[in-house]
Amino acid sequence: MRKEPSVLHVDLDAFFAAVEQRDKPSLRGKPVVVGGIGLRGVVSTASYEARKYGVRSAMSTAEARSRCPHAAYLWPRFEVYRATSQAVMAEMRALSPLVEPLSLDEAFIDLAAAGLTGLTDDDVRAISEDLKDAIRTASGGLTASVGAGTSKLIAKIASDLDKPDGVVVVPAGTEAAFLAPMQVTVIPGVGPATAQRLSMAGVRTVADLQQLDEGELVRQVGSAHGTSLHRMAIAADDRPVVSDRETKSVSVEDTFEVDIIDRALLTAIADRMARRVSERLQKAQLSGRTVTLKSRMHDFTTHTRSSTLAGPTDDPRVIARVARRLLDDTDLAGGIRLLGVGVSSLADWIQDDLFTDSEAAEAAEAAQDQVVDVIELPERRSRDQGGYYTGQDVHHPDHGLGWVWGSGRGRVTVRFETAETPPGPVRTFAVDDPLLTKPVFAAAEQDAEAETRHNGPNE
DNA sequence: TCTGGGGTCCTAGGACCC
DNA sequence: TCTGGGGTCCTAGGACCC
Repeated sequence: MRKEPSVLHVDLDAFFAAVEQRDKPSLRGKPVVVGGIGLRGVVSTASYEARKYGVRSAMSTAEARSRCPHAAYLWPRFEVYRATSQAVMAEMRALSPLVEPLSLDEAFIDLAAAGLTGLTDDDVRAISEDLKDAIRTASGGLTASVGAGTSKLIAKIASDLDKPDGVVVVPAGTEAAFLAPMQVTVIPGVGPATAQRLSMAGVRTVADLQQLDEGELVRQVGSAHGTSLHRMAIAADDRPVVSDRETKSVSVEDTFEVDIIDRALLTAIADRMARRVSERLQKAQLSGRTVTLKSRMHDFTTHTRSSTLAGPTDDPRVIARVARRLLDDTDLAGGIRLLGVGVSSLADWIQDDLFTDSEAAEAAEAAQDQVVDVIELPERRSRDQGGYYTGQDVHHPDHGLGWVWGSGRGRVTVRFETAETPPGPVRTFAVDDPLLTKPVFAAAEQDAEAETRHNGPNE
């Protein structure tokens, strides 16, 4: 546990709405609601003027309109928010190299990582005020609220206590007392379902939670959640601020204005979604093995179907093919209000987690950027036939027989099988093929039958 | 007046392997 | 002929967050 409140949580106030008011002076001082403004939309952000009428995030836009008919209702402009967010995050990084963004409008900052030590509470307050000024200047006038504490938990809760435009510093040593009188729902991760279960055990405040036996807690809410809640209740939070979190999945989904039953239409929509997912994967230089189709029925029940390929893909045709097959297994009776396509089990284009052996993984890593020499490839197939080269046998005069494991970016990666070290060594070769300008994957192209087969460890 | 879109993490059961 | 425990992977669903 830290001895100083050196974790900051910064939260931009009513971010989307504030950006709209910044860019459209006529909206300043007036209720603004940003979100889905169609028939089935919900509110993303309400300006403080709109909140006076009871408009809240996640409320249906229909309800918001009835509460505040004279507000301005706007679609979000994510590109603008992203640009503003980047400018704000840059100010934070100027303060400390260790910044963990949670979303476009929120981040943790670790002051200790900036070498700021021996800080008094007043020092932290002054740093926070300076940061708010810098954010206001960099963003064209936006305000932020800052919480500071000895952990993420405390900083996060603190930033919410004096919104908008506030600073709350929780002195070291006062954390448990600070939390005690609050409702359990202030703890991030305690939503309606958990709150309900806790209330059945007589727990409503953090003080109640502090009294509860850990075993009892685990019985009520499960192992992982119970253990972490038990620690959070007494402010024993040592989670580090982490700047680079890996993306775990990429997905696209859409709620329709009216439910759709037409299978051909849904297939066309799934295809388009597969292309959008693929574009975003390629832009992020990612690819993944698991394709998931999400469908929300007319009665709001939600189903997911997924299929895992033998290796990663970012190919829109492969993603679309799998999504279509999953859609074929879906009962459309009654209609569908939402369809989504996602890809998970992500990897870099040459992934090393296919290897169970760390030495082989290192070899693959090294091979990735070290082109050994040129190899003679078999004839290029049509990609629709299962990939240009992947899976085909090749022979190299020095290394013997191998098979093409992946190709792209002017290179192919070949896995050579040897008796003593399965999986065999991986080597990368330069190839002269203008079509290999972007990642293509072995398993991306396998038949449906092979998709769900998985390889357990051999020993 | 019904309930977005982008994610993360957890659980539980079954398959499969040693 | 009957009985296993441990581990990993995959699938489906649910809670939660902004």
